[in-house]
Amino acid sequence: MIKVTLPDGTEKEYEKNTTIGEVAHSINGRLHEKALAGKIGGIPVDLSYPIKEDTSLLVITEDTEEGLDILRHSVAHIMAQAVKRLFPEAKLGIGPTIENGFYYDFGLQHSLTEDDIKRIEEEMAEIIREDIPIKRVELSRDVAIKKMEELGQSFKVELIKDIEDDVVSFYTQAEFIDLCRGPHIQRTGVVKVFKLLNVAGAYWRGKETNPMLQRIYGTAFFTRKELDRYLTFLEEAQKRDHRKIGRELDLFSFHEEGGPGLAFWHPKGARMRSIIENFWREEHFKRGYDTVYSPHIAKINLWKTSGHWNFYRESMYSPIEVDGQEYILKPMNCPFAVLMYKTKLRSYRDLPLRWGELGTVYRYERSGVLHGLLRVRGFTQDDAHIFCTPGQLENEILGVIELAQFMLSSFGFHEYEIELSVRGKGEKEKYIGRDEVWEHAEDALKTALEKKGLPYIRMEGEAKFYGPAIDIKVKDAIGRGWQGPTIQVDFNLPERFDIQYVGPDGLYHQVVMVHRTVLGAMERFIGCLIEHYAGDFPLWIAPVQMRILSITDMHIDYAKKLQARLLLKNFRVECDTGNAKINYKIRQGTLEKIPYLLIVGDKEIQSGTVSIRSRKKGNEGVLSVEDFIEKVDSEVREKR
RNA sequence: GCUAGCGUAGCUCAAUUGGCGGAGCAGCGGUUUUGUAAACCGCAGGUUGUGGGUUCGAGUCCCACCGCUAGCUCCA
Repeated sequence: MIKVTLPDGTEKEYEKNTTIGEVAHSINGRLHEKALAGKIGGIPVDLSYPIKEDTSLLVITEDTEEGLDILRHSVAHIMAQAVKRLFPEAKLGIGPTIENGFYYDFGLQHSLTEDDIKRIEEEMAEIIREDIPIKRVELSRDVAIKKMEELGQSFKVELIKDIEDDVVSFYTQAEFIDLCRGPHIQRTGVVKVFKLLNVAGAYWRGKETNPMLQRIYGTAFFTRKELDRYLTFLEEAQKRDHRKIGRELDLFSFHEEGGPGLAFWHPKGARMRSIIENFWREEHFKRGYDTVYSPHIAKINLWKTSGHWNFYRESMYSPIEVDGQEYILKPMNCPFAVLMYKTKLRSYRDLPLRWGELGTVYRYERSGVLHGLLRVRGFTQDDAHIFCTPGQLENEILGVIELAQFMLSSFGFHEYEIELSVRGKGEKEKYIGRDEVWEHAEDALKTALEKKGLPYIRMEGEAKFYGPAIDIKVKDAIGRGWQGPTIQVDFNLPERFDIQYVGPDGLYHQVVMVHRTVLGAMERFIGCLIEHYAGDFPLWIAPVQMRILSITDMHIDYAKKLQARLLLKNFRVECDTGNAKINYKIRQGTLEKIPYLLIVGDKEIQSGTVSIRSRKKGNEGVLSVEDFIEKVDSEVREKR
């Protein structure tokens, strides 16, 4: 007999080799019905796993993340089986689960079409109908390699060769076999709802030099309702697409004639941007920052000294020749800040210096990665460079974290994930600087995060070439993640440019530099903001805050006077005095997502009021002009 | 950059199989003077992304380039 300890602490005795499925059944029927797999001593295994010794057991059920993951993984296998049935020559790559679904990569000459995807879905449905048992098979490495070679599965051979264990596991379902750690559902018939979403190319093992495979993305859920909810989410995301809203609200455009990745800000977009920039400046001044401006180009030698020419060249625009000198469009602002720092001898009493800069940089991004405002070639970073002593470093990082949090919450972002991006192992050639310098920088970032009690994930190989960073990923209104603030400690640039301060001891010391953004870049941030609010901006950001709608030509004069009065109060207010019915004007204003529509006719003129229709609540009735001003004033102040 | 797909009026979309490029909205001109999500009539709008080719004939087929989209890789 063996002893099994359940999560609630109860212990039960079973015959040796009792399976997890049998244990679940013995506990109760419902658990058995919902059981998909188990965890023995924390390691996930199949329901058919025979328990051999005393252990702890957790039964993984349908209504858990882990359960969903197992289901999706099995659906990925079913998809691969379907693909093999329709295209026997297909070579299998990898087929993992991802957030919201799964994918599987296939090496296949024929390029998959929409029709193929439909056929694959049908075949998957057939496999599910066949209710095929899914079985685990363990083979020795050598046998496994031989078997995959026989089947012509060269990618699998490569994978097995990288596995260090002597025994590797496979899962079979009828004629199909696949290398897999497991666990899986017991029968294909367990799958209820799934959907294939799209096909795209993907390099084998993510390396550009490897052959490109075809990746099919799909998703699966336990109920139709959950799938529908997910599909609705995808539609919602599409409705929020900032490229679409940006055009509809006349915020910005891109031009084939201008060049890819170069944004043109229309008056309304520019207005929004300047509101955000002004707010940004004010908040920085309050926190002891100054602002600076620097040129857009500089001689190539500056970029050689800074290290960009060696480590960042593939992202830089080619040199421009002027008077026999080569100039580079700046991809970063930092060397300019350094030059300004060097204009005089700095004392420790001057530090820290916090220099903010809304600096426009140009980076050569590969054509395939450009995406609306979110990924462009010319963009304005809300940059700042902090020059401080090593002793001040931690405090400065803390200050930046707090500023970043304040900024994000001001724009309605309340959830985020923090990453500590450090050097990758074994690729030192990608990074500048000595090991101890890197370690020192990493320590400073780590300590600051720990002092703030902020949880973070360590990301190997995600650091910039000049130093480690804290990267903050914000979550928007519908739960999607976006690259937000970043804080980078840099001991290298100070060393390369030899920038110093005079300490209390009268000696020269090397200054420490922090690069940081709290929004990221104006382009990306506003793109993100559009999707976050779906274009329904809070009053303080809305490019047009209110529009006055006259009922007939008789009311134009009052409307114009009202507009002038509101303009004097610094509101962004338009007038619609066109020859159209009020319903039409309301519809227009609503579609343009204007927060307040002010309707004026005979009644309002007589009483000196406005009739208010808000985007949030609809018809709000009539207010005196004074009360309306008070109302919107407080709304702006409170950033509601 | 790579794989796949797409490119018709400002926007959204039509155009048998290769056979005279249309509509709605927006715009402009009129009529109408209107009370909380679309009044009516008319006008104008295009070398079908660009350049080649095949064909009696190309929006449609082929090639190259430009741009866009979904991913891969990369990133603020």
